[in-house]
Amino acid sequence: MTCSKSYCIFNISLRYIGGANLLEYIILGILYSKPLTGYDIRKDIEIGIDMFYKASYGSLYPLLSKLLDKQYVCCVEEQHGKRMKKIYHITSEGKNAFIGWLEAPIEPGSSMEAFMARVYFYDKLSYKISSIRIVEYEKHLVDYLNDLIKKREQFMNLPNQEQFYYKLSTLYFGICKLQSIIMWCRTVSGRNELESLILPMNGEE
Amino acid sequence: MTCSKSYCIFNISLRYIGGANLLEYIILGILYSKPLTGYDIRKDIEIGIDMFYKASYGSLYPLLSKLLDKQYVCCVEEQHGKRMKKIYHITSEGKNAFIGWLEAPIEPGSSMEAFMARVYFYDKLSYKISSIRIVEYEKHLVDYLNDLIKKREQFMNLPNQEQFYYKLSTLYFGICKLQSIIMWCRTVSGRNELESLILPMNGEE
DNA sequence: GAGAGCATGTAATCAGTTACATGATTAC
DNA sequence: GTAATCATGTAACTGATTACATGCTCTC
Repeated sequence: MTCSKSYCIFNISLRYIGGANLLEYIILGILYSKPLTGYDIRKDIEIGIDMFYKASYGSLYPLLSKLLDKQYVCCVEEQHGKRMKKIYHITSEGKNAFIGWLEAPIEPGSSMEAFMARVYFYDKLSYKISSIRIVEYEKHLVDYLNDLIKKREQFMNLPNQEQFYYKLSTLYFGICKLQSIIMWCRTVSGRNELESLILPMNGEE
Repeated sequence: MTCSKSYCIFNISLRYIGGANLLEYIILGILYSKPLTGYDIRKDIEIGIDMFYKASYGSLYPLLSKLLDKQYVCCVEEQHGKRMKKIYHITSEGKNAFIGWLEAPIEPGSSMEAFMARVYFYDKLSYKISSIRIVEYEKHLVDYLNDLIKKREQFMNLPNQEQFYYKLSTLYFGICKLQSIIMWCRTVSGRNELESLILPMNGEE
């Protein structure tokens, strides 16, 4: 019991030091290009990375306060008629924190969505580092793909496959998705023509 | 204020009626095949659908209690040496609830992971309904893909594309992923050979 | 006898959504 | 004038993780 309490304190301090979540960096990344209101930050997120990250006001505004506390952003209040707008600006500390995060290797366990949220800002990085990071991530994906392929082989040795067609199909889903993302990594890490990624498909219009 | 309170009550009652989350159905689906302990349910989830659903004991055990309350499962305690095992069995009410969920159309806004968690259990459904549900889901994906393709066209009209190569690449990521999943849907809804989904790739061994 | 894995759970915390609450501005 | 959108937030709740807490059983 005494032990658990001290562990707990240790955790809190760890979180306090390292503690910043994905959305914090996304906010910093968006403010890096231009100062915006909370409302506009949300719109930018919606337009740009809605596909792999959703931000509601309920999570956005409290995080803006947190970033103010950390002095990663500062806030300038502007009068627009009767309405007051709070324009958030990134500080130099905020820029450093953001670039530090952006340059860092991707944590092995992170999701494709977290990876893509980072890639979204890679135009702010050198080609060299961006490519290294994407190639690193590709390696994770290839390892994962090989695991799934092994798993599939185990499945294929079983009898009565028609009885678990759909179970097996979800495994193929994973393989499909991984393969297409690996192709994406190979194209993007070499900064090749993106158009080549598009498959010829009928029926999408 | 008075209004908000009544809304709140309304919400609670709504949730009470409809309230079951994905993991509850996954547990029911797993118990549908065989009775298991909480520990073994987790292992089954890990082996089968870890790819798109993670379940920790912290979420699993409280849900098992909830399912007991609802009488969707019952629990038989067995003595194994000095250790007591709690074997959970699905009840007929539980089976009905599970099949009802499994047969239902997929909610338009649901993620691919939620969709796949359902497909994982489609072997318990007729071929006809399974196919209809997958084709329905494919339509959502095609709509979404068309939105992204439109977005890409807007992007392509902008000058200085090399300045936002990575921003654009995340859009291509979405397109790639959607295309591969649409292919998957077309194969699986027709119950075609899954092997055809695998792309010829070098470097995965 | 030590360590991996079996087995069951709770408490604290976290990250995020939804509903609530308010009111100004713009376009029709 | 009214509906959509701009704009800022808070409170309650949800769904889930992680750490804590405990102790058995099997394998080496």
